[in-house]
Amino acid sequence: MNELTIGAVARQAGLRTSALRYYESIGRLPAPRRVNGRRRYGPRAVQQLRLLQFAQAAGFSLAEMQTLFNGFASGSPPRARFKALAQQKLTELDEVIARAQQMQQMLQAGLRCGCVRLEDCELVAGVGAGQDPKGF
Amino acid sequence: MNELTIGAVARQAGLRTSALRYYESIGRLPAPRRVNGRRRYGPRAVQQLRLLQFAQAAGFSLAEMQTLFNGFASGSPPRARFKALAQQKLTELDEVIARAQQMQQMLQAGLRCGCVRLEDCELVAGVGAGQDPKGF
DNA sequence: GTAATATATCAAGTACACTTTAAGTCAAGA
DNA sequence: TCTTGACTTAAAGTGTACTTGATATATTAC
Repeated sequence: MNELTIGAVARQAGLRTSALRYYESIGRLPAPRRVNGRRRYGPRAVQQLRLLQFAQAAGFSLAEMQTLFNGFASGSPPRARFKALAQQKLTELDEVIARAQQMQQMLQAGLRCGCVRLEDCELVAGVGAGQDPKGF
Repeated sequence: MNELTIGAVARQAGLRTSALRYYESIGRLPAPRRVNGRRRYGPRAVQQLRLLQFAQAAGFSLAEMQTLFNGFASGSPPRARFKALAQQKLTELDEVIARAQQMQQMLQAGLRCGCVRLEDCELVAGVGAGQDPKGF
């Protein structure tokens, strides 16, 4: 039988069992069937957890993932909300990438120029050039 | 006189005054001079706050910023620690960028294919292909 | 002068994402 | 059978990054 205990799933996903129970409690992981009260997962669970971890690493909160993949629930998800969030996130990810690249340039400048303080670098000095707060 | 109250600085940086006091309390913003107990900032403070916000948006914790720009303190910073963190962060930022781009592809696929659940997309299905947890 | 606004300190509260603890249950091996 | 290890729940605890509330004082506006 291809059914996994919570421990086995957690190991495969690189998580603690407590994390799986937490995800289940907030509805981000479907409740698996039970055998004598113990959770038994299908192999799909590992996949779902990997997607969850991936999305998390890409900057999505657990709350956003509800909209993003409907908490893995079956039935019709709010497609309109998904679209809106996806569009918004695409833009956010553009910003994330831009900032990450800019920060890399800063760090490289800091490593090269040997400045005592990062804020003394010319590159760094340009950071807040615009008067727009949040508009990097 | 080019001296700003905490409220003025906060406005210019797009922050609450409470955030400035918090940053000061944890040593991430230098304590400005006081006039009758009230903080008076030089224009440099806004610049420092912008760098702080930028670094934060790029994924640095306030703790890491201590190493990153020595909490804006004068004197010799731990250059070796700065270098180590910078190198590590450069790598992390590579990963951040890669994940962000992969997530963008996923979202675009989700928008295109009209799948009911993001996990049903072929692109998404490939996410956890490797058995290496954390190794996206 | 008086009222409203801004600032001050300090302690406590909030949100997110979990982990830990306590107390008990279940299954497998010696 | 006994012990060990994995599992169960519920509640409380953790770390990060702030915000809020209470109370007091200072500055600004009228």
